[in-house]
Amino acid sequence: MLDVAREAGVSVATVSAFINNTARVSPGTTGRIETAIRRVGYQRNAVARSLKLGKTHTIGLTVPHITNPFFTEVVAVITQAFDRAGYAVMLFCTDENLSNQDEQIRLLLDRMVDGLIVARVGDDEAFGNIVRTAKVPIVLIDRLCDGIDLDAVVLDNKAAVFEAIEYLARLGHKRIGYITGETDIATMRERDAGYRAALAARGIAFDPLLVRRGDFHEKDGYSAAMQLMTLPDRPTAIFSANNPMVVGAMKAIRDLGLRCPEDVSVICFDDFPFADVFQPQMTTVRQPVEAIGEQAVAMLLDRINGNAPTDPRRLTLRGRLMIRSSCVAVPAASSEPQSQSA
Amino acid sequence: MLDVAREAGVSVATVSAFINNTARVSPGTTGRIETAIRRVGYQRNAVARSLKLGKTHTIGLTVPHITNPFFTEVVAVITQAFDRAGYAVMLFCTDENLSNQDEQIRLLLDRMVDGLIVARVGDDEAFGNIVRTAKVPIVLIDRLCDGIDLDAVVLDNKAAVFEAIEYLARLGHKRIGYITGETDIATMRERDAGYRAALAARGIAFDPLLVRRGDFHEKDGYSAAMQLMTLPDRPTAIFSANNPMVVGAMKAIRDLGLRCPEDVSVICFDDFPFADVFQPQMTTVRQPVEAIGEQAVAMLLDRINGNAPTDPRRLTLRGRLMIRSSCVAVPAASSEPQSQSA
DNA sequence: TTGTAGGCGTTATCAT
DNA sequence: ATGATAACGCCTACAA
Repeated sequence: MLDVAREAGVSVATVSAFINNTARVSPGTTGRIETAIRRVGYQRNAVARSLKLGKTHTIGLTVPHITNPFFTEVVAVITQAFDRAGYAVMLFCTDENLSNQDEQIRLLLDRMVDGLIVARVGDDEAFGNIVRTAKVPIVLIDRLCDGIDLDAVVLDNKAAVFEAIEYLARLGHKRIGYITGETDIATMRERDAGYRAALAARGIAFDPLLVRRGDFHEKDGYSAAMQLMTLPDRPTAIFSANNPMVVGAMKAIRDLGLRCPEDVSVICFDDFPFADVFQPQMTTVRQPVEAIGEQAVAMLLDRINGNAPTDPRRLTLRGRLMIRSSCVAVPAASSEPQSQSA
Repeated sequence: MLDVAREAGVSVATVSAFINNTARVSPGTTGRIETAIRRVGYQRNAVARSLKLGKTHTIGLTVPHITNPFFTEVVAVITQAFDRAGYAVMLFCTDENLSNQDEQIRLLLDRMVDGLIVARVGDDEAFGNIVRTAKVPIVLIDRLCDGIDLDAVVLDNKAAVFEAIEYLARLGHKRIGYITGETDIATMRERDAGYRAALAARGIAFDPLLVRRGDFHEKDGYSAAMQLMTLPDRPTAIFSANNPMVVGAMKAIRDLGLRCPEDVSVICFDDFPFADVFQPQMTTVRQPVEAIGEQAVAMLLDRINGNAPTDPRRLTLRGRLMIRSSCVAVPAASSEPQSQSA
């Protein structure tokens, strides 16, 4: 910019005023500055600008796994929304790892991001401390944080799972396998509650043998389904609390020589682009990904611009059961224990 | 940091020296500084640091669509690799839009990223100009740039498509529909060449009616397949040059009351997590996404650290045909023109 | 309308 | 081993 000023024969202040048009500059100088900028090949330095202004126009985003289609879509929506708003987003994948997350958030804060959107993992207090000392707004998505009250947009997980299990029960299923994550994640506890509530509402006894907890990865779903489907009294339906795990579950079912939906009905949490393309067409619980992303961005932008109430806002959205062909009514016979029919 | 210095009763220079241990500081001061840091709640300011050092430890990444599973996985690999290397990554989706891309790259350059990885879109000269004036290293992935010689890691697209079409021809297919992108993208031109070469190698006449160009989105694949499958002499096989378009194609096939692979064999470019989970299990051309991501990161890091030869390096990786169940041999009858059998 | 100068938080040079 | 001080490139009073 100094070069530009010299080249144009004016002062840096004038150049700055022109660039940010923060003050009127005469047509003559305007022209000289414009050509000077071109000649010098001037490029603004956002870093110096940020240092001075205390604003980076950058936000940080951390998600557990970007390859999980739910997060893929949310990330897509969020990056695009921020792009439109003139913000850049720094993306990190925590990989469900607590220390990764803490370190990444620290990094983001060091870089003076103007705000943070985090789909947090685990339940440690380090996160709480970070949040408390952070001077920038944070909005949580997908997973709440027990101790701390922050802006958040989440799903009514209990209701969503309730509806799915209810649907299965209506189809006559009484032994419903449930593949889920560890209970240190609030979202999972809510889904668990939905499962149990639906069972209770239908008068089906809760059988701890039917719930398997994994770490959200495909392999966890695989081994969970393996165990479930080799139980003496195996389930006639399986619900998976996330998408990667259902991939594993489907593979296990296939490897066991079983078929879906003939031998076992399957529902999973989170819709995905291929769900209605292949056979079976997977029945899923669809989260309103666009709304989640858009609302989270809007909330954060409101905070950044000081347009938000001081109290944290929590938005709870509803999921939607996308009924397709991966679930069928259980035949009268197979609703009986397998051991009897063998 | 000034606060820390005051609190510890030392100078900022000493604090800085301690933090970056760029000089020996006595045990006594060390202790005082440490407690001061804690008491003050000091957090380093990476922006000021970047301004001074001329390095942001941040890189920019732009891809056409993050929801395309190929890019999802590449982005995942790249963000993780950079994370391990201590870099943050700013992610942008160009949405196949030239002006988006140019603007985003400009933004990234303003922010003084240390390097850029771009899966570029289109073929405009604005990009060339940006590249020429950029003072930071750039590595291209997936799509080359005609005019300019840059570090790049790409696929041998021609060979990959050749192998796929060859496979179809071996199965007896003579009318092979080809759904692809516009020819302004080098990658697509290479894939086209592979298609034509395979046809030629098998003595199959090229029929322009069988190639449909879209804009990479699902809807383009849908209408392309719709047109293809309602041709008087419709194809017995379809190859889709990307993944979102094959989703559309499969939906069109379904909506036409046709089945895959019984009525039409299908192959698509880019593997995806669900490919071998549902029916039909999709035969795909798998790109080595991990290698692409890792190598691109390594190349960029090499440049950043000055460990690279001055000549641009180009890495060309091989694709792999993942043969599953979406393609079958064409029955003798249906290899004849449909009009005759009707 | 335009110029001067101070400071944003760091790091680096040179003294001490 | 530690301190004073000058940049890094920009913005903004304030002055002219």
